[in-house]
Parts: sequence; structure tokens; C-alpha cells
Amino acid sequence: MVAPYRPLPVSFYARDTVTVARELLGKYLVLDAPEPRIGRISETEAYPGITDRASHSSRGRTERTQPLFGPPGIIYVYMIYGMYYCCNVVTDTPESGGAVLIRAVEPLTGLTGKTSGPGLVCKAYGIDKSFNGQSIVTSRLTVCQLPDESLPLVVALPRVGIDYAGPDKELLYRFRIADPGRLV
DNA sequence: TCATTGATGGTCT
DNA sequence: GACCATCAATGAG
Repeated sequence: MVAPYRPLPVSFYARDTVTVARELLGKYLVLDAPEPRIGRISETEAYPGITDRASHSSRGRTERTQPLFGPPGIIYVYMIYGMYYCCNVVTDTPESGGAVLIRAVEPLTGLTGKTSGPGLVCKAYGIDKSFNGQSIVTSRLTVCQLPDESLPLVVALPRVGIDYAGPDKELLYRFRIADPGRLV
């Protein structure tokens, strides 16, 4: 573990997916390594599960979506467009199939290149499919908070790149830390 | 500044 | 064979 960062407990993830997505903002994504990589989570998306057509788990249980139907606090990594990985954390109950996508972090320590966008977050942390199915609480990759944490101001927006999801694409399930220098 | 497009491969039908 | 929870480079305005 990287002092003074403390991993959030499994109970944090064992709650409603939208709540977890909101509360992940301002927390820290920490890769424990000889040279730790640390960033502050600034954008997430909630994929509540089988009742949401944008969630991978709504298409049913397959080999790829298996982790989504496991216990909360599991890392779900998949490849998209043949070139990028996306990093999710499984939430709620195993039956829900819910998860939260980590879309962007603000780099703090040991991160090179841009980190705004799910593909870039994975690239900057070196996250690949070997992280799939691991624990976000006990593996090298954790989400942490500091002892003196304060809650950031949050903006809700529609999710990105899910035109196929029908009415569910309108849901305000994307969350971002409010940036005083930007309107949206 | 904004819209368009090419790169690229796993997953599902 | 179609579809993708994306990004960077390009070119027009």
C-alpha cells in the first residue's frame, strides 16, 4: 500500500451503482509499484446492469461479462475498438450486473501522457486484461482516499458512445467533478 | 474550434 | 460479418 492512501473497503462498492459512480469522484486511483502511479478520479460512468441497455451485462452472461456477475469490488477490463482497454469496477450485488467505468483522472504522481478518456487512463496505468477479475481492494491497483477527504462538486451528463442503447442513452449516468473553468 | 475519418481486434450473431 | 463504453490526426471555417 502507498501511504497515506487507504484502499476503500468492499462495502463501498456493495451499494447502488449510481451512488458508487458519484462517490468515486475525488478518490484516488493508485497503482502500487516501485514508482507508484496516482491520479484523482475526475470522471466516471454508471452502468447499473441487466435492466440498462447500455450495460454489457444486459446482453446476458457470457465469458467476457462474467466478472460483472461476480462480487462487488472486482476489476472488469475489456478491449474496445481493437486498440484500447477500459477499466471498470464491479458494484452492487452479483445479480445486478452493475459496474462503474473510470473515464478520467487528474494525474498526481508517476503518470505520463494524457489521462482524460478511458483508453488513456488504462494506457497511463498500464492496465490490460491481466487486471481483469482482480480485486480493486487487495490487488496492485486500488481506489483509495486520504484521511482528510472532502466531497467535490459533481456534474451529471449523458453517457458517451452508446447510441445503440435506445431510451437509456438519455440517462444522466456520467459524472464529472465540476470544473469552474468550463461550462459543461 | 469543430467535424470527419482511419487505425485496429475481440465479441457476438 | 457487424458492431463497438476510443483516440489522434486532419482539414475546413
